[in-house]
Amino acid sequence: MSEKAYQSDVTELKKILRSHSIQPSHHRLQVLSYLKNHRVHPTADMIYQHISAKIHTLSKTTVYNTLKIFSEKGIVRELNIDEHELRYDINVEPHAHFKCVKCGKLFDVFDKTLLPDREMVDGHIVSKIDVYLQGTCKECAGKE
Amino acid sequence: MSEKAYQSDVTELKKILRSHSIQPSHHRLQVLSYLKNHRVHPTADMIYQHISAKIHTLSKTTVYNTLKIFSEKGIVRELNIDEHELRYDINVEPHAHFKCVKCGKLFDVFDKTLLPDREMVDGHIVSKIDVYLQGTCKECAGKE
DNA sequence: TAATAATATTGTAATGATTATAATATTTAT
DNA sequence: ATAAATATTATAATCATTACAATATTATTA
Repeated sequence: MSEKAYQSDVTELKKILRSHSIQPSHHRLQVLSYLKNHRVHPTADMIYQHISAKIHTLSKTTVYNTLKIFSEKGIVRELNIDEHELRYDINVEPHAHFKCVKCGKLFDVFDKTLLPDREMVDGHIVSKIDVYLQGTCKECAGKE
Repeated sequence: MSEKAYQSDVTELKKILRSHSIQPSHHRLQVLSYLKNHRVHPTADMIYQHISAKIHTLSKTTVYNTLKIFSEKGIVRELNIDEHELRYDINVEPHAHFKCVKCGKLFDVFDKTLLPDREMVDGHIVSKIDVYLQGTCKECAGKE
């Protein structure tokens, strides 16, 4: 995403943050912009690496703080599909995820038949559902 | 589980390990026995704490090694439902899991309508499906 | 059985992601 | 403009897991 494109979005991004009761600081806008424009379900470190190339004083703690706030306020969803890394998804609409064990890419899966729509199971109150699929992605399967 | 009960099961436990091409060492039998008799989806540390009370020379690395082998050979399933802890389930039959955000307990959920039975999504080959539910368990909800 | 090879276990140190903390900088409200 | 609130930083701590090399145990073979 070009700097120009980012600039043109700033007003919109600020609106998003404000509507979630988050003060739109420069860093938070950068993180939000990155998430909006790189739909790869990045890790905190990926976000940090990308933004700190532009903002050399950026602290990784700020990225973590920002992502924690985003998560608490419902702007992002944490994806715990892999033991070794926490990933962030800017799309908080219910959907499943597929991780390729070969290339490591994480895909959105919008097929609704995968997602149970339940408020109750075995008498327990359900507030969150994660459906994580793993296997070999289309592309990697084609290479074999 | 009493020591007697454990003793009486040893032959059976050995059979399980051998049938999965795992040498039935004393430590491995202990870990397997613990998993069989404590269906709480324990962490590696919980297993270590319990067994090391009896076997004072036990190394935590051994517990990790053992769980890795069990996992590779398909005796246990790793549960990644919570960012901060990896849990182990001795029941490898397909089923969902529910974690209570209040008490932290992890429940098996055998309701089959929760589990999609798919070999393919969006052209990707599916080899593993995890369905993780979170919310307030029956018991904790009752207390409120 | 004794010698040898293979495997299992141990203890310690390393890794690496995340969090805690306290100081500083910035922003907002008065 | 000043004070209060909030955001950011740098550093250190945490903690689960893994790497590694040495030792112990078990299985195999002569």
